[in-house]
Amino acid sequence: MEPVTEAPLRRESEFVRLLKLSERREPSVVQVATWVGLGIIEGRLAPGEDLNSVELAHRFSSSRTPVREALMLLEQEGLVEMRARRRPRVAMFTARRIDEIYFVRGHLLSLVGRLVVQHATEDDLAELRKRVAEMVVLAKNGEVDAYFWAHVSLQERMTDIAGNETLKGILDSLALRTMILRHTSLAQPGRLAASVADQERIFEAIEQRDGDLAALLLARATVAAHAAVERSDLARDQDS
Amino acid sequence: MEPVTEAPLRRESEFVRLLKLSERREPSVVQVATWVGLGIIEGRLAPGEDLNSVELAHRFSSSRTPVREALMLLEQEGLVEMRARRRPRVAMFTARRIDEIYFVRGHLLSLVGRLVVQHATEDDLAELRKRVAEMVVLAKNGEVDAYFWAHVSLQERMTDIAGNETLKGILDSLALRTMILRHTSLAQPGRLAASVADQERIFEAIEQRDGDLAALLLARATVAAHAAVERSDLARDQDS
DNA sequence: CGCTAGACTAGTGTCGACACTAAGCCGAGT
DNA sequence: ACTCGGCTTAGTGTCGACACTAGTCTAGCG
Repeated sequence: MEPVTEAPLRRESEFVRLLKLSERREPSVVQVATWVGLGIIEGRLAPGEDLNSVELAHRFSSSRTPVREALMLLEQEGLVEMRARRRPRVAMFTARRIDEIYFVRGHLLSLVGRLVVQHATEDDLAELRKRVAEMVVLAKNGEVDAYFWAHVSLQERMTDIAGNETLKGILDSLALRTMILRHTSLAQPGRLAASVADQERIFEAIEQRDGDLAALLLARATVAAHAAVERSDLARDQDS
Repeated sequence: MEPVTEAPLRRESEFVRLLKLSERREPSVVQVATWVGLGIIEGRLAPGEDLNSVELAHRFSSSRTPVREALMLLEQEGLVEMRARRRPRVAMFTARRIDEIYFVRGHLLSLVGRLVVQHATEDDLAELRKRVAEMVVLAKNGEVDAYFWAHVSLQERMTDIAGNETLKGILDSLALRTMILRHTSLAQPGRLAASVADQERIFEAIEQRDGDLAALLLARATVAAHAAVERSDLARDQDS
């Protein structure tokens, strides 16, 4: 059905990592969860849309059991809403919920900044430098999609360096929730340039081992991302 | 089988709230998840113990489907470990993981403290005062179990007042992970008195609308709880 | 006597069928 | 014409059966 190119593979592997279903689940469950989850993030599946489990089962020529399991996973990550005996739906984000997520995310990213400054080795710094440099190129070329996933990957790497698995898990979960929003907000004029400038400044602070500054910049960058999301249409449309 | 008294009902309803399965799930799933989850928290089910799904299904005279679903819910909360094609087990907590959880929890509780100071109405304060007073009595009488659940309930109420559903969800999840530890650490001599003293001081700070102090005290109380856990046997036993 | 390889068993993941319910539909009554 | 109530049906939650696999036990070999 869909052409299998390089980019989708990158997206998929990143998504699978975020959902932490790499090791644990059966292939069929992973397949369904990835298709539905990426569909939601990329807007192919609209918020509030029904997710008919028999239809999904048919699409992946499996039974409803693994489909159900996949939907439950996505529900835990806040991408799907399931109520007993009712049809599962793609989650709707209220403006209030979005505010909440960014608020918590900002504070936790600050924490990550401090931890990264404490724990990063020289090799870690070199890798981060390389990644930021790549993102600069992507931003200059206006490759929104590639930049988006590079950004996701960068934050994953930073949480790794921070060395707190629990913290990483929470941020991954919040990241999934915000992805649907970030994806569109990055497309705003000037947003890409502003984002990459933030990333460069954050990296510099980390490089100079200035934990307070890194924390501050990360919090500010989160605020900026939040503002961009609020400006985008998506937040308004679903505010109900 | 088990005598249905007042106390178990309190525990169960609190646990159901924390797992957020009140509205969403079928009764059978809720029943299994509650029994297994509380079993883990109370130590009836030991860490590392196998959770045979057919046996559980038989025990609740249901099929394996709802049991599986319940176990998946508990897995998401970190109480159960499931690996593909392997038997589900009661989760094992490493010392490192415990450190991580308390680290994040401390920071987020600080955040809650600040938010509570900002948002609490006079009625909210009155209710908190009442709850703390009740906890003082329970602590004096050495009723560890009742105190424990009152504490859980108090923090639930505070996160409600803080008014950030996302933050509350994260803290609930962390609370579930730490419950198995807190439950035993509270039984240490002097720990109950220390804990209730912390709660009183925290409430006073909130009452005086001193957000910084409330945040500081909450962070400190978390550190104290963490230290108590480290002193308890459980943390050592599972350090592998 | 210890070790490896191969059968066995216990237990998982999946499937298709079934009962039951929520929500849409149609018709009757006001 | 509009509302309310029963009927229909699409779709969920559950079940028991089945295929397959991980872990175990045994027997043969070194």
